[in-house]
Amino acid sequence: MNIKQELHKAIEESLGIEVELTEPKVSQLGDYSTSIAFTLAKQTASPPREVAQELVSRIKLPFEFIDRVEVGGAGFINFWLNKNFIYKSLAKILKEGERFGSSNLGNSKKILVEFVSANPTGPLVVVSGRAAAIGDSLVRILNFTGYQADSEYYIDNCGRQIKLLEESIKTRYKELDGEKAEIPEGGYPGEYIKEIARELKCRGVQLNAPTDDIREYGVNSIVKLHKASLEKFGVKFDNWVYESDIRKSGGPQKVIDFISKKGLAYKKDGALWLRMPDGKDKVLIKSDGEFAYLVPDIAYHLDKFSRGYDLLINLFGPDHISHIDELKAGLSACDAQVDKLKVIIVQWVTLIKEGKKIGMSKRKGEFITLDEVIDEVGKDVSRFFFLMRKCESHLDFDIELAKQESKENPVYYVQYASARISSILRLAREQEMQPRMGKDGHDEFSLLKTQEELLIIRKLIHFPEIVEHASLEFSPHYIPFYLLELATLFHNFYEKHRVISEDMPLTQARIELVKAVRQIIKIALSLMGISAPEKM
RNA sequence: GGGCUUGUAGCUCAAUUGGAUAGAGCAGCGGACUACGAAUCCGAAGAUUGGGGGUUCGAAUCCCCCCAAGCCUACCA
Repeated sequence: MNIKQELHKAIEESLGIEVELTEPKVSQLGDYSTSIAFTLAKQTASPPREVAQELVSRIKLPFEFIDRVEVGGAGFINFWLNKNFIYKSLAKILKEGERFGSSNLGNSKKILVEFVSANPTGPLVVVSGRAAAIGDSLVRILNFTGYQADSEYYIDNCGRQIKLLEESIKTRYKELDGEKAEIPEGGYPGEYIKEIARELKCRGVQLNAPTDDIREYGVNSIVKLHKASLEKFGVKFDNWVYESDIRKSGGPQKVIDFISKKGLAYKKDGALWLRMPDGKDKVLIKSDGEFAYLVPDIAYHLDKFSRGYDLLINLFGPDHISHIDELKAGLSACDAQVDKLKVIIVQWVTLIKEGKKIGMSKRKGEFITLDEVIDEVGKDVSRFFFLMRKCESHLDFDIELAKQESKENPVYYVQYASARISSILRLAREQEMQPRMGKDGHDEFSLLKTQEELLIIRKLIHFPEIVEHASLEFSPHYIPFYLLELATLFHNFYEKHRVISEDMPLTQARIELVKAVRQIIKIALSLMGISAPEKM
């Protein structure tokens, strides 16, 4: 249990009502705050400030960590952490090391996060990078907060776009043989297809080879590209699932049987339809006898559930928004627990080059790949950039600006703080100023009494709550914002005070303080999949 | 036409889910390196939260009506 939770419990126990606890925006207003008095004031029709005063007199505080309670503003109740407790916390933070901020919030619940899942028809583009950064960070955060989270990538290697891929490859192959050929309508003209055709030819695969051979080779080549890009981006997937395997398992047919038996499907125009709650019925089996995309997808999600996950999280692009309802309707027709499927929409990335928005069409061969972004702006910068935005906001990515700003980039601001601390610690080692703290250490920490130092420690104490919040909301973006605030406090402190000075006890206390800062920067960055360099 | 999402400082984005004076970073302006890294710091400026109404102690956040952008609206996946 973290401090916020303990305080929360103490307040609720002494008042016997539910209260919400928040962290005020300004640190002058205390460490925690509640607006419960307003709600009660309304019920009893009395002035909020009076209600707040009355509540304050009734709250039995855990005095080991709360120092001061005051009524502020129109009726807010503000709590301040006890100084002695602040020092004790610093010792605790140092002691917990890399585990600080982790928790058992998830209670070992199993979560599967599926993301990217790009069609194997071309290289990963920028949007996939955004999804990859968010999904990967989410998995890290969930695992850090006591869930058992796995990442999964679904490879859609069946269907029309794979036929088009095959035909596109064949076209390029024919060109190699000096024949004239044209990329089919809706096919893929990109350079990478030529490469695949060349490899096939080198391997002696003939054009009249079994169609599956060419398809499989094409898909595998592109999946290999995806894996390489993701690895370069620091993203690792636990599972790679192929649609063809889902089909082979017979899942889709079972879905059809089940839905038909329940009477939720009907035949019309030679096709089999699923009844939708809104009347906009969807095709399950096309009139040519093939499954529509929806069916194997339902089977795939049933497969996920069958693997024992308590929650499925899907990161979808906005082009899949309408698919959510179909999928959920299909799953509930199969008696699956739809409420255990959470879909997060990761909005588009609009690329801007030379002040103009550019399209992201794979068909026109006009797109910027994830690899290009990583090469041009770097892995850490682009990850930080993607993670700073909440998923549902449309993101403008100006590639020139990203390059230009890279020296002044927020990620460097944070990494610089960590490098600066490493540098200080290096110097301290050279001067042999190793800290010799007492058992608990907090006696010496009481030397840290400037405003800057206290603000830092208070910020550190809040870290577990930030992580928890990010975890509960499935929103990694709280982490980079916290980091920026922490780095600001550190740089601020650094400009005003010296860590290494003539005053040995103070020096030692401050060394421990900056160590704690570096440690938390490192943890937070690792939750984002970003490095914390000792030198830059 | 209908549905989903978005609209916050010149630009790119936050705002602990209905709370206090709406916060950062870039860009621009004015300052600070003769002690631990100036990739830094300090200061000033920049907002009618797209517009209008409503709900209430209290709204960027909830409801209604407009305006604008993106996506969906397939027997494609």
